[in-house]
Parts: sequence; C-alpha cells; structure tokens
Amino acid sequence: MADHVSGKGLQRAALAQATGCNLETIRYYEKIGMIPAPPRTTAGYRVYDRNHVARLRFILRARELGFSIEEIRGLLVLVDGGTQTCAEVQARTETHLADVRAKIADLRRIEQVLATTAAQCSGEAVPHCPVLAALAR
Amino acid sequence: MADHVSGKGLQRAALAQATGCNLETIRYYEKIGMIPAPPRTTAGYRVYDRNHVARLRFILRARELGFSIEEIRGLLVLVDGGTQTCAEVQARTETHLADVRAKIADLRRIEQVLATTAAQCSGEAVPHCPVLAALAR
DNA sequence: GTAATGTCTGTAGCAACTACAGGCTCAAGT
DNA sequence: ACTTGAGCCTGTAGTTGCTACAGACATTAC
Repeated sequence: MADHVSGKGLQRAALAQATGCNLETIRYYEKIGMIPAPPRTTAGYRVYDRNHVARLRFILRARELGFSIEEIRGLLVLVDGGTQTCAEVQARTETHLADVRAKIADLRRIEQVLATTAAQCSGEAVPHCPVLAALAR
Repeated sequence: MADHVSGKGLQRAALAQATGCNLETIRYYEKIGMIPAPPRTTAGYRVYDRNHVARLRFILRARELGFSIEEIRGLLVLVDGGTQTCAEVQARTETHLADVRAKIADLRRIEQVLATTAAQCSGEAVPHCPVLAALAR
C-alpha cells in the first residue's frame, strides 16, 4: 500500500467484510452505477470511505427485503436528490409490499398442493405415486 | 405441410397452444433434454404427439409449483424408469416443501418490515422518511 | 404468382450476481 | 535483497430459466 490508506480508508476486502457483501458484488455494483466509483491509490487500488459503507448497506438491506436493483436505484435517487418526498417512498414501498404479499399467496397455494399430495404417499415402493399423478394431471 | 401431420400430430405452435407453453420454451426444453426430440417432417418441422403434450404439461405444472429444472429432471427419471419408488418421490417433495416453507417464512418477515415502516410514513413531503431510515440502519 | 404466415437455426439478451484467468502490487519473512 | 504469498486489478464467461431476435427456408391462402 504505497498510499497510506489513512484513517477510515477501506479496500475492497475490508468493505466486503464490513458489509457482509461478496467481494465481486462490490465491483459489480460499481459497474452498474449503484455505488460511486471510489478514489484509487496510485497503484489503482480502490479506497472506500464510510459513505460507501452506508450506501452499500442500504442496497444490501433493500435487496434482502426483495427490492430489485431498479427499484433500489429509484430509492437511491430519492435519497440523493434532497427532495425526499416521503409520499413517494411510501408509494413505492406499498407497491413492493403488494408484490411480496402476492408472492406469499402463490407460495401458500404451492405449499398446499405439495403438502396434500405428499401426505397421500404411502412411502412404499409402489408403482403408483400420487405426487406424480397430481403433476401429470 | 408436405407430410400429412396426420391424426394427432402437432406442430410447435399447436403444442404451445395445447399446453399454454411459450413457443420458444418448447425448443429450449428440447435443447436441454427435458423433452425428447420429436420426429420431423421431410421439411424439418417438428411433429409432436400426445406423449409430448403430457410430458410438457408435467414439466410446466412442476415449474408452477416451484421445482427447479434439475429437480424436475430428477422426477422425470423416476417417471421414465419403471421403478417409481413412491418413497423417493415423497422424499423429494418433502424437501421441496421445506424450501417453499422457508421462502414463505422469509417473505413474511419482509412483509412485516415493509408494512410497519410504510405505516410510519406521514405521507407528507417531509425530508425525513422512516422507510429510508430503516433501510439505512 | 405472390404475399403472408409458420417454421427452422443460431445467437444474444434478461436479472443479479459469481467465478475464473492472467497480471500487478504490496507486506512480510529469511 | 530477494522471494513468497496474499491481495488487488481487469475483462470475460458462467449461472438459471427462459425470451426474443435475425435471416433463411416451407407452406398456405388468395
């Protein structure tokens, strides 16, 4: 490290460690413009600061909550532009919430089908299987 | 159609129609070996029969229920090999069922977070947004 | 005869990463 | 001083499960 990674400067591995993000994903997020390109040492090593940590955490948390990259991009615009209309964020959150609820409903139907057909299995080595029959319907 | 697509012979579009499958997906499934390559007319057009219809329906239904292609491949081996051990199918279904339930649990947690943070929104154009704050945490 | 479909092939694109390969750079040990 | 090993750089290819072309034949309808 020729250039003193002084004070709070983090390199890629350290940022990954600090956020729990995969190493390669950080570069990916930079490439697609989700996090700003950090300054570099003379050798070309990226040096991140606490703003990068915060932004990456934001992205990762939103991803955890099922927001797509494009949805997060939209949220980040609201974060960056000083005009944080709470109503706007709320609207997007509600939309996303509806999506999540729809997914839950779908999975519950699937769960029902799987549970009931699996329950009909004798567990023996018989030629007829109710699960396969249900799928073949 | 030079060669009489006689009797129950279906071309690609007809198979798509009969199963509700996307046209291109049929070719894709053939390519990855999920459905057998059908016979062709002298002009090279694929001709499907009712076995293809049944198999494709099986695959589509299993996909609907969230089985991955590889999981379905496994189920199809059990279908094809006469040795349909019901126990085997049951085991795979149970495993998949556990996956589905885990997904539901995850989504419910997400739903909770989204619902509670969104509920804190004033809906006004204030600079502080509880959703963004929650994500930034 | 000609135009409009339908089918064929291979390939590229999507999301959201992940994992190399091959080459520098740096810190530490001997 | 020199070597070794780790860490970083780049670009690119792979993943899953499709979907959508482009350009070339075949068939059908009028």
